[in-house]
Amino acid sequence: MKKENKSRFVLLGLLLQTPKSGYEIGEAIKRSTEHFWQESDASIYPMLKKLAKEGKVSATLSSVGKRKKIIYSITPQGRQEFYEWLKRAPEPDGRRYEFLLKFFFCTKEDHALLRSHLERRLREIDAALEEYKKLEEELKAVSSPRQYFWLESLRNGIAHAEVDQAWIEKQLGELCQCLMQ
Amino acid sequence: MKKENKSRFVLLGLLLQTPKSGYEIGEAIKRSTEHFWQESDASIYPMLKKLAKEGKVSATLSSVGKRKKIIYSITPQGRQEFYEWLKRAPEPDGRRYEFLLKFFFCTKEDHALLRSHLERRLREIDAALEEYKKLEEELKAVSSPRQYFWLESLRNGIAHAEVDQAWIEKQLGELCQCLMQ
DNA sequence: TGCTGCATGTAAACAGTTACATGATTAG
DNA sequence: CTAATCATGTAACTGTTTACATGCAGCA
Repeated sequence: MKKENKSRFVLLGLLLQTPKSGYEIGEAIKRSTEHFWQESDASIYPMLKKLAKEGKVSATLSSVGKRKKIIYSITPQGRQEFYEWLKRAPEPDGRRYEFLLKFFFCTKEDHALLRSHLERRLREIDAALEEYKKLEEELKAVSSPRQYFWLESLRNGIAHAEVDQAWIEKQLGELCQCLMQ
Repeated sequence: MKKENKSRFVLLGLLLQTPKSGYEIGEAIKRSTEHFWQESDASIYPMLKKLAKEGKVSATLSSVGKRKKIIYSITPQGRQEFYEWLKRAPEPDGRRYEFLLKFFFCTKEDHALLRSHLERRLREIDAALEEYKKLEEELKAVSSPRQYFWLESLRNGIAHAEVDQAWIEKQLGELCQCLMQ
């Protein structure tokens, strides 16, 4: 079976409730799915055009002052395609986690290197967690039938980040032990 | 900055200790890095050829009986490139987790669908965890200066899987509550 | 004037997967 | 004898990213 392009489903999904421009979709992704699904500009705009050509979304030009936006709305055909995807069993997706790969290839001799990688990563995770917690507070105030699902998928990301945080702290602890020996 | 092909580093890393054939590398990946880094045959063989052309690995023909293998060994230049990579700060890598994406787009009305997705995923995770635990026992018996790092990266994978397990069980619990209301 | 954010896109390059193709060996 | 596993690869296709290109709006 050929690999299908899944970017379309994020776009369709984000258009389910309110029409949006490409830029707004990009912003929405950053605020909501970024921790488990990313899209870049260079995927979003061409995909929206493609979806429009297929009749899955419709485009309307909106101009606020001299500023122009293309607002996309999902069509019934778009909804149908989206729900067909939603019903299908999600495929297990592999992850490629360069940080762990480096860790995997280290030995005790690399401990200076290891420490710096671990510490950097810990700071990144701490920063991400702070963002997530802020987002969580914001989301708690949102009223939508989807609010529960937004919150819980965010909490899944938080839980994963916390696992890494604890794991790294454990590794840093081990590293200290080694130095004292 | 251009995106670099990172497949090479897994191959070089796996050749650090013992020379291997492409097939053996594939097997090693399945037994060790599969949960945080995957490679397919169609990446491994061409990449080994490329590395050989660059002088990062050297190829020797080995025939056990009538069976032929190409055994690759890492060269000093290969080691150098590997350690330069190891020293560089790992880039944060995005993940694309279709399962969560579907969850994110669900509403309470989709609960039948949701239940089947959640239950299927739970079974997949349970199966993966069983594999991981088996691997963990095997690894405990291995004696290598790298054993610690192998074990701990596996445990990172186990911890992540357990987070998803708990998260899904929680969602399934919530789903039951909804049905009773 | 220049910077940041809004807004949309294209071209080129590369990454990565799927499907296909081949053939030997070994265990049942 | 046949299925599974060992073993190596290629071709075609798609996905994805990076870098580039453009221009308006608002503010300091």
